Amino acid sequence: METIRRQLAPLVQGRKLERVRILDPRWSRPLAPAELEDALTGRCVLALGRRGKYLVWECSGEVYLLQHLRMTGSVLHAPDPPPTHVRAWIELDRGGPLAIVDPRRFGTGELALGEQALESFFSARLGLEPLDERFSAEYLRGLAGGRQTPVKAFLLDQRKLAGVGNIYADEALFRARIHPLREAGRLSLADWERVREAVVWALLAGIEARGATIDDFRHVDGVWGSFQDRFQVHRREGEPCPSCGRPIVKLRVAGRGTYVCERCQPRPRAFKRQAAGRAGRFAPRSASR
DNA sequence: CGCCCTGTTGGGGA
DNA sequence: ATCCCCAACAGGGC
Repeated sequence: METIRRQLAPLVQGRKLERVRILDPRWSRPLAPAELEDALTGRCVLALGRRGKYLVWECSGEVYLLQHLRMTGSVLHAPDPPPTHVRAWIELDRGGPLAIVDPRRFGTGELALGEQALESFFSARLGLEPLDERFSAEYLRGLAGGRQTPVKAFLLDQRKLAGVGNIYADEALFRARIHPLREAGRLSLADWERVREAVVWALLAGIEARGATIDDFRHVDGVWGSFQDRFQVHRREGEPCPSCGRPIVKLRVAGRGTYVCERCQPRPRAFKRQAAGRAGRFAPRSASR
């Protein structure tokens, strides 16, 4: 039912975009729906690719549709009956229509005209892919140098590393035994090497759990749950750490729910003091209601 | 039933 | 440079 890239690609590659209908103006911002529809209609889809968390529709004439699913977006092939929350319809020259569905309406479809525009769009937003051969402990340390930002916020910053999301960051830091609040600039090269290894491991574990490939997307029916079960800490508040048994604690870091074993991932000193004393404004919020 | 909180994300303003 | 809030909706706890 739900489509991932591997399933979507054969449906669209080499096909003509017969008609594109945007139902939700928010989806195509900043472009007006009619502008995006006009730019795509009649073009041939040469390839369907992925960069970071973007789905890239490469169309004839160097026109690129850059689609982001955000939290709840998906692409359905010929859904019957038509689902709720359809934000756009894409009709191909053959095969059923594709529905872009997104209950929460965070998803977007942007246009890049020309290869130059494509590259500048991504170079402004995305760093290396974790499976890029240039991805190394030295790369991480170089980017993190001098930064006070928490290491988890650093990992979630798509301009540093492309494609690492909240669950992956928690899992990778747990495996690397690094507390998410540690200052990125204070990690040693050995720390970064463990982080690098753990990020790659989490990525591959997530892919394997879904029976997917690196270029597939999430949101396959029934697969998200089992995928989540493979992870050891995320959303496991109060459950015993699989390594030492201490209950997993929930924090808020970088505005995201963050799960950590504070024995396996020792808290940095500055935060130990803060936590012991009165709750200062730098103290991590647990649940301030 | 209603109120409140949470969340697989990223951007803009403070 | 960094943090906070917001987008809009569904689902769960109380």
